[in-house]
Amino acid sequence: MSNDDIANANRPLTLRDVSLASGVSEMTVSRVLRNRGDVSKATREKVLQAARDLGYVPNKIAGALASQRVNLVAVIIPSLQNLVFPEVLSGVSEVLDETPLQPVVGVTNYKPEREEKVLYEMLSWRPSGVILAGLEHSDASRAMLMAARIPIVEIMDTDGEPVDAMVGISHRRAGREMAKAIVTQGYKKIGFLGTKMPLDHRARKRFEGFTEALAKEGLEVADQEFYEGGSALVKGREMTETILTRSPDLDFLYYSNDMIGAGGLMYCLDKGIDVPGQVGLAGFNGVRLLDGLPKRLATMDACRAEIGREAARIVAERAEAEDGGGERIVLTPTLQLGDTLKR
Amino acid sequence: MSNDDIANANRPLTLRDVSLASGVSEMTVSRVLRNRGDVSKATREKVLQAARDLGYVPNKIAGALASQRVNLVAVIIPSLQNLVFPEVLSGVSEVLDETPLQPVVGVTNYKPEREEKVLYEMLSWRPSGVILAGLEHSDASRAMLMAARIPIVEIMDTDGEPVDAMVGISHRRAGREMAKAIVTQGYKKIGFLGTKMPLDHRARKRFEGFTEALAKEGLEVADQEFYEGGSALVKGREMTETILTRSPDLDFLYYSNDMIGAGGLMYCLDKGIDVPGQVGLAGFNGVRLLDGLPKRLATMDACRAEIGREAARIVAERAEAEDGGGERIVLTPTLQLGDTLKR
DNA sequence: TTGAAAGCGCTAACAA
DNA sequence: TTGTTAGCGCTTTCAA
Repeated sequence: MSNDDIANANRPLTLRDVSLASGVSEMTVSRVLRNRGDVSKATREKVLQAARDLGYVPNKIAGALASQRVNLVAVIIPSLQNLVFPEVLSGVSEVLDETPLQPVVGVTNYKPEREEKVLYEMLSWRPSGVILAGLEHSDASRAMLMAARIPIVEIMDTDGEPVDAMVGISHRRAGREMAKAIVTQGYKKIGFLGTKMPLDHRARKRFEGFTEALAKEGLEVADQEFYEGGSALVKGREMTETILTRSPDLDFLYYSNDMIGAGGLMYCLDKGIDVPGQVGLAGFNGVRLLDGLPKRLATMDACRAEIGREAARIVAERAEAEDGGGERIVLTPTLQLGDTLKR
Repeated sequence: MSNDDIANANRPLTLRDVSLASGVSEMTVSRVLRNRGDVSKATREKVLQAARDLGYVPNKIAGALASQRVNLVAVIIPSLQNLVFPEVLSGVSEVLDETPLQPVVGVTNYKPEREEKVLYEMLSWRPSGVILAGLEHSDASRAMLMAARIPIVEIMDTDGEPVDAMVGISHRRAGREMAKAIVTQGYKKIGFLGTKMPLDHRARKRFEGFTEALAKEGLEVADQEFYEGGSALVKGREMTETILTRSPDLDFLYYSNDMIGAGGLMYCLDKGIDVPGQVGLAGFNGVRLLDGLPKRLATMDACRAEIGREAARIVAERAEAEDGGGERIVLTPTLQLGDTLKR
């Protein structure tokens, strides 16, 4: 039987086919393909040639079962539409690319029951670690995470107790800091615009920190407006119109993300409202994407890539050394005043 | 040994543990957990209870090896930062959610050698199908795809020969249509702004179609400007300044994507340039995200979600019925004139 | 309706 | 440096 016959057999190729084609034992073929153990140069070449000729692709399923090792890291995030999460993923990939580990992404759409399902699916592939957004999970999810006996890194948020490790920023603090910056500049009638927050815990915590810090200054949020669904420029525009029509005396608008904030900016510029003189604006995330707008929105950088990198580093290190656990990394977001907040 | 002892053993739980805990054979436990075959209600309950008590999560690796079936679909795209691809993924997920299949995403960063690596990794998990962006691949990648003997759907682009199935739009035609629309409105001095295109084949094809259609009208691109790196508003702004400074007599700017087009719009509005009177603008993609800008950019919808849905449908159908192959679905992008092209 | 036996394709551990 | 053996945890197949 020629190599062509082997390659054309109507079944996936196995190590055994490469072994046959190269005249080397399966075990040695396996060693060559994994760069493991000492193999003579001649044998190595022979094997590699045969594998290439056949177009052999190893079966990781069998490999993983035999070695009890799976070089996958489950990364579970709420959404891919959000700009923020792809940036976190970049950070994760950047670090994992230097290791044998590979990220596998799951998306929950901000739904706890979907998170549970995605987690279950991913854990059933026995990954080397889990990176997931947020500290709030269903009981079942927490139970799975604890039972998995692998590194678990909860990211984005640090206001709460992690199952194992955590990397992120304090959104409560982010809200407080922004409130302070706003009050310092003399703004007094402050409006808030954001998502309906039952499931966006980070937005909720920012809001809580924000109102708390205002309260300390004897202020409160004068009006608020909420929306559902993706964060788009046009939403921000509409909401801003609504809130300013209802409460024309507002002198500051705090948005729960940059995208709707930018929409608000567009509205104000359209209407000839002086920003930041008549109305100041601020968002959250530090989305560089929007840098080209007429004015740079005041915002706070959420350290997205950094969070991804740190989380990946923790998983990678623990995959190496079997010790460690419970790491807590709290990053500090930087306030960017931009051009929409008086200074 | 109690269930707690079993659950606390320092190793992952197996079917055998559930079998022991429930007093039912491994085989029957397996049947219950997969909802396969006839199992008495009493037995089923006993097993489910034991599995829940232990916190058992099945090992898909072993299952996949034994059954020779893996319900994964590899989805390989150039980037997640691009807005366009997450939308394709939404379409894919939407359809696969109705099936036992699960998407697994790989990112190539527009690099053929990375595509090759990602493809190799993914194929080594023996997925049920592959969905990947573009028709241009390295020889090795094509060889792997052909050897895989699973449904392969190449998406986004239909100007070329697919390995197997394809779903997308003709970017050459998209470029031609936009050129026609521009010429029809009397624009004559036309500039092009886009990515350096050696690896972005779709942008290149649009450009080719564009110049070809202009040529038919006896026109050619009067000036052009290229950039590298992510497509951001600020890039579009800068490039527009550059090209309009160099060629102040341009009366139309065609951008290779909406993001830089929007940046150009920002620049023109800033400078008090009358759009679309003095200068017309058009982009590509139909990114709804930018709808809130002062003017809606003329653009062409790339049918992203639809492409994802159709590709997923093909894979799902072929996973069911073992026949089929070579499907070709050419979608028609719709021109959106917006407010930046005279009518 | 349930169970027993025989692998799936690979790798760990050991032997030569 | 190379080869042999015995599983990894499940499912398929067949028997009871």
